[in-house]
Amino acid sequence: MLHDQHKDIVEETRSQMPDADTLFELADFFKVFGDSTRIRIMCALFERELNVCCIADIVGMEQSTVSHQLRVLRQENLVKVRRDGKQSWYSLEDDHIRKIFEMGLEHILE
Amino acid sequence: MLHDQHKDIVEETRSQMPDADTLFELADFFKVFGDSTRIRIMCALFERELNVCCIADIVGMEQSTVSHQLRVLRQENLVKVRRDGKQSWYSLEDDHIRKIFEMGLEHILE
DNA sequence: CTAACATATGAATAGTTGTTCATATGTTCA
DNA sequence: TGAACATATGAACAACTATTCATATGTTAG
Repeated sequence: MLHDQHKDIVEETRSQMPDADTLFELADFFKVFGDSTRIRIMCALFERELNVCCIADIVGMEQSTVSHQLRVLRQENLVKVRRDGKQSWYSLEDDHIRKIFEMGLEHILE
Repeated sequence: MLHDQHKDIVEETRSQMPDADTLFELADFFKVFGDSTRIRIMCALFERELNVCCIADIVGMEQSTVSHQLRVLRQENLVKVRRDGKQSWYSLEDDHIRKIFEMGLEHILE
């Protein structure tokens, strides 16, 4: 049970938090980083633009698996795609990803 | 099917990636950020140290739900806990969290 | 010691997610 | 046009996860 003396702590904390919708969006965004296949795909794309075949080979998964996951990455605006003939070439959309990656690595390597 | 001309792209990319274990760990780390309840808990803790009751009240969930999620946050070294009498006071463990949060917010607000 | 309270934990369940197979769509070249 | 290839997508399934209820553990005050 919440103590009376803590009610203002709760109120003040609540007032300083971003609104719930933003935090739901944020969780959905980070969810994308929470899968090792997607992490490895992003990591591969740090180096260079790659097509779906190459990515599948690098991460060692089915082409369809990679396509599904690339769709997830596209939906969160993490990658962009360029069509060249039969092939689709994927690359990273922005630099936040790199920084978030680095922060994460720093944390786990401590 | 992987083209011969792409085989060296694949090899070079692979050689520049962190090893698979690290990337699995990284995914597990980010997984923690991928849930809105945990995100809201962390967000609340940005402001100040809080006990379990206060957190439950702020995020509007059962005390046991919050306890379970705090355990997840503890296991990934994202929060620390201090016992004072009957109450457990939680706070954030380090500053990477704040930066990762900010990067994420910047991304979704674009 | 016991009652009352704060937190933690186990088991059960509903909902979500990642992968695969099969197949559709889109593209090139003969 | 049609065969061959690259990618995308839908359906099905297995594995995982978040939440809740019930209860155990730990702590204080009387």
